[in-house]
Amino acid sequence: MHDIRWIRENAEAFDAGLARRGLDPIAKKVLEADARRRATRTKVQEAKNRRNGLSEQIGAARRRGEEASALVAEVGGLKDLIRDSEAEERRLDAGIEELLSPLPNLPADDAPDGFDETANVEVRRVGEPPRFDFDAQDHVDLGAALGMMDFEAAARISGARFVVLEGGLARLERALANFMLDVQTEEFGYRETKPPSLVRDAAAYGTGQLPKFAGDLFRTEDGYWLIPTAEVPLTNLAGGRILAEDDLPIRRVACTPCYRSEAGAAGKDTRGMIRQHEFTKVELVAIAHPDRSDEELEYMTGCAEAILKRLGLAYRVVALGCGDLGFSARKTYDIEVWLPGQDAYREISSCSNCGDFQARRMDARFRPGGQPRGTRFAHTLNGSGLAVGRALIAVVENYQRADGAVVVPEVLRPYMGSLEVIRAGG
RNA sequence: GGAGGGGUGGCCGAGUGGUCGAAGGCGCGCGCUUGGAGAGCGCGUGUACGCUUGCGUACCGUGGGUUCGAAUCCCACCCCCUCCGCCA
Repeated sequence: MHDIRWIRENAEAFDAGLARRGLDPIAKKVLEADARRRATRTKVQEAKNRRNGLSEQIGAARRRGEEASALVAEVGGLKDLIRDSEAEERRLDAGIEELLSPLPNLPADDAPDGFDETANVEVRRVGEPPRFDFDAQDHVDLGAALGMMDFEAAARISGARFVVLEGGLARLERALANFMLDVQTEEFGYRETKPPSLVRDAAAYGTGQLPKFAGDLFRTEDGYWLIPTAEVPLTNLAGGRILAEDDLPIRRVACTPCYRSEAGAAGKDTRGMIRQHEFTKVELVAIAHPDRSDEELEYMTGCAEAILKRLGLAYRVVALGCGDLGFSARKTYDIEVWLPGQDAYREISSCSNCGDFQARRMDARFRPGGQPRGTRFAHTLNGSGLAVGRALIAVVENYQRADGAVVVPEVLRPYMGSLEVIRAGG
């Protein structure tokens, strides 16, 4: 949600920010509605001021045992005015909410200009893609040959865009999740958190999924939303609260299932488990001081990269162009891992600084220390650390052998009962 | 699913029609005290908005209603808790 006062004072910058996202200017419309609302508010307040004064006189007169019917008649004339003006004020409030709530966050100054993927800027490239002296297969063929990845079985019980993992690959997924959680909690200061996977409207609104992206989510019959990412519950844990400045940053990590109804709607990535309705993700969230959220984004991105480094996977970090930014983000780094099966770098993590955009929506504030009054909105950040399903793909494809077996990366072996190679029949 | 109880400021908790933006406590800030800390004492401490630099308005879960006037009375809704039932 945008700060109406900021728009008032920075109308041109506001429209310029929207333009960088490829959106039409709207400040003029917003400010006109805002002016009408303020005029109405003033009218209401003046009427109430008169009413309150008269009511006080009535009370005083009655306590003295005096007649007050003249005063009562006078204040009675204000009732309609107040009721109608208040209704008008609420209508204008709703109108402004309707204008502002679908608007995405403004890009950070240092987010690259441009409207599509070609605008993305590669920040760094780490590690070398493996070279195979045989024809490398993708994870679908490898998984099928191992007898551990079954899309047909999943389709029978759930339909398209689901997968059944079995045996060594099922265990590999669990090992990856546990490895990621342990690194983030033990080395980087994230507090392990196990949030609900179903949330209410207010939470989905707080992180920006609602009202605009309801169609991307699954919803239960009794009105819960299935989380598309643990960002939703983790970030909302700070909602409606006033935190202590000394407690910032608050860093949390969670491994949850993620549910996306939109996955595959565009017909992209129809093969394999790149894009699924349900997948596992280890998510990082930070509630940060506004003055330090930029450095927190760098820190968080480094925490996600650490996982790839230790898994020995080649990757690159890309700063997203304005047009590619998510709804709530002001700056985003995507981390793309090398997938031999696709002969390409593919997104495995996305780390974003949302500034105070989500904090306003969910009312996440902190009280600056050393002063008894006043609050400020916190900044919120989130990043995958990492998408577990895609990490599994990456391991399978990068660690494949000519015989179709998959070598278990060393850091995962303690999580796999010291298993060194995943073979068919295992 | 059945029955009951309850939502008040950063937190706890009083308050049944005007003197309530709201007692008291905790916490927090400043000061006194101390070698220092603590205790103790004193003072101060909600948020948002509007017009204007001092006022005004709103907010006691949300929205309606009654009334000259609502935290307080009425209605609807949301949420939380307890007990019973069911259940991983």
